[in-house]
Amino acid sequence: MLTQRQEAILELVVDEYIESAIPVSSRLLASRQELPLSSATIRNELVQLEENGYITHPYTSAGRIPSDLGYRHYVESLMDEKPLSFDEMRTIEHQLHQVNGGFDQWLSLTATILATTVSGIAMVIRPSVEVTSLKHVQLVELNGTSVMLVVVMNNGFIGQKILNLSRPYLQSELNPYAEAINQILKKTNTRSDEYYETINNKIDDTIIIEAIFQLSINHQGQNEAYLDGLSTVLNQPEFTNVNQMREAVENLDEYHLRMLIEHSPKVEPGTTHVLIGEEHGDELMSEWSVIISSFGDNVSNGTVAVLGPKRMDYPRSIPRVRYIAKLMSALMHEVR
Amino acid sequence: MLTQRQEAILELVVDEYIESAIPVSSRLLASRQELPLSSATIRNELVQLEENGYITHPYTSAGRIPSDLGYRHYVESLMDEKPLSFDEMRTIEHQLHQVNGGFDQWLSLTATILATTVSGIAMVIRPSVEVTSLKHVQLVELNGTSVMLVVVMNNGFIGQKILNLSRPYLQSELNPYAEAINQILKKTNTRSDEYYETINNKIDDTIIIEAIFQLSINHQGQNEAYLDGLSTVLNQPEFTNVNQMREAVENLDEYHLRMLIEHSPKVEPGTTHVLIGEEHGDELMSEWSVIISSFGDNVSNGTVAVLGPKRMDYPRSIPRVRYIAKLMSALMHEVR
DNA sequence: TATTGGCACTCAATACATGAGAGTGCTAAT
DNA sequence: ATTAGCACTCTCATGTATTGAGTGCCAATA
Repeated sequence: MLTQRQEAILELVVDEYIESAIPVSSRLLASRQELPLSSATIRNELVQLEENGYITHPYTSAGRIPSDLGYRHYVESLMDEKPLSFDEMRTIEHQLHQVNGGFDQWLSLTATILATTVSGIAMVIRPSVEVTSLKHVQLVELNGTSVMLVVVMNNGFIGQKILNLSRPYLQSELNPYAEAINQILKKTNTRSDEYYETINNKIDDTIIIEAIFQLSINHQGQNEAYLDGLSTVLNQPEFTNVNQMREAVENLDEYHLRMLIEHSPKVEPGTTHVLIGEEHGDELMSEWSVIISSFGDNVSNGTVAVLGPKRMDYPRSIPRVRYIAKLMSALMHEVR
Repeated sequence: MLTQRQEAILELVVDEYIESAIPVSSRLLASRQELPLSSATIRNELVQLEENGYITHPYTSAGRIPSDLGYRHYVESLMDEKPLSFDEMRTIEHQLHQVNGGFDQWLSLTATILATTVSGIAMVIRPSVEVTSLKHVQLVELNGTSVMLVVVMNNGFIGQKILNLSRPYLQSELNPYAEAINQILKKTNTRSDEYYETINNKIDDTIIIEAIFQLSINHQGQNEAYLDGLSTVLNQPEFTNVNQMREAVENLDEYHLRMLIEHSPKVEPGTTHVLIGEEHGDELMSEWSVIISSFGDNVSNGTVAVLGPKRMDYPRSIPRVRYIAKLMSALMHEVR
């Protein structure tokens, strides 16, 4: 529906607005070599683009800014992605290999790296699996009736709980219990609720069974999220008045972002989605865009996402989110 | 040095300013029944207080605001603490008992509760122990050469690491290893580095030993921090211009606050300290106050802290921080 | 017919002026 | 020692004028 020239103009408008955050004027566009046209001609085209809904006007005598539709068209067909340089890739990979703490620390680092490379808010959600199952159980005597229960799930999650048993146990008494449970786990590779009964009649202190059950069920929803980049993003020129800023800080908490991401359409591992402005359905966040990707495999996958103002640098951000998600998948695979 | 009347006036000034955030005028003070004096008399006293450094003047014709010294005197000798009602105590205790996840989830909840009850930024730092020692070790076969190592420390910390061993092991091969290590741990209640050698000649795959060593050393510094209340505090009237707000958001990240708290003078368990404005030495935070307390026992203690503008409600906040710290100590003791 | 120069018009943003009001500081009276 | 009274100071809010960037449209042009 758009002529080639209109597309070129739209691309320039978005490019320019992403960079400067200032509504772009016909004069500015005319001054760029890409368009050997006068500002008057460009103005006429801008009117067309506006009639088609790709751009808008804050007020009569202001420049143009892209609409949601404009951004979408830009992301889908117009923009030139800015791929990562080899240096950049190497740096990221190097940083990710640097972690010597656990998995969670690694995810947290990833959020930080992502936030800095795209200058946006980065969120990493711990992989969850559809069907979790217990892998291993351990009981550690602390002192007399206090016993620590450690539960290892097949996705690497570790749960712990301190139990107060009905009577004091020795470590040597506890070992057979754990052993018995582990034997069962080895044989039946069933879902967590199914072996409940099986185990039940092997152990007298029912509190243990209940705790195991509770922990293994409980953590299913508990996919920790890691967040970084809030203060960076607040330096963006959109936040020049207090209310915008306050609103942003209020909405950009973990809980809210998690809702936003979890209510987005499912992202298959290996793909990257972009949700612009109102597309994600959360009214409060209608001035924000999200780039979502996922990592891991079919069994256990987590989410990486970047949030920024609608005016975010899509050509830079999209390939970077994609790259990091891919890298994480690879690193996770390596470990398994 | 201050007359009784001056103290009374100072108290009123601070009270009033804490509540309203508006520089308090002599007229306002005169209108309160507590002082049966005219505004002129009060003005004279205010001049005295100002000469002694307890209050200041933003500009000629504005009311008075407390100086750091003024706040300190207020906190130490003037204010009337507002103790918690029984209802309030019960509610908090109830909420804290509600957790069914692990220790960390509990700490995180505590931060949230604290943040809401004092309307400030709350930070909870996980207990660390001076002398950590290994309590229990477990090896779980994942698939062939991949083995998960789980390490339980005497402070309840759990470390995990996935190892790639030199050859495939069966679970039944791994159990004796873990058992051997645990035997040693039971006998020698030594520090983590000392049993390194002892274990070393019992196991051939040195990668396991090294990982155990690394994990047990490594986590010592890792006392996770939990944070909440940022957006609440930004609703305070001090943040009316963008720069103050931006600055606040930038400085109030986990890293920064942790530094602030860790560089503060040691807080003994059971005591509560207040650091006002420049007292804590961090220039960037010179407009902020901190209330710090610690919980746990001599062996393993964590930190609870509340941050707020210097104008924070000390009479409310101090007893609440104190109460929560005490409650946490009790709950931790209960569990041990 | 597509493009362009030119010009009137619009509107935000900036700067400036003004007045009101809140509060102090000081002095003289009580 | 306290207070009433008044001049003085400085902020804040409001209003007004000016500027200038940018559009929209029309007539001229290639």
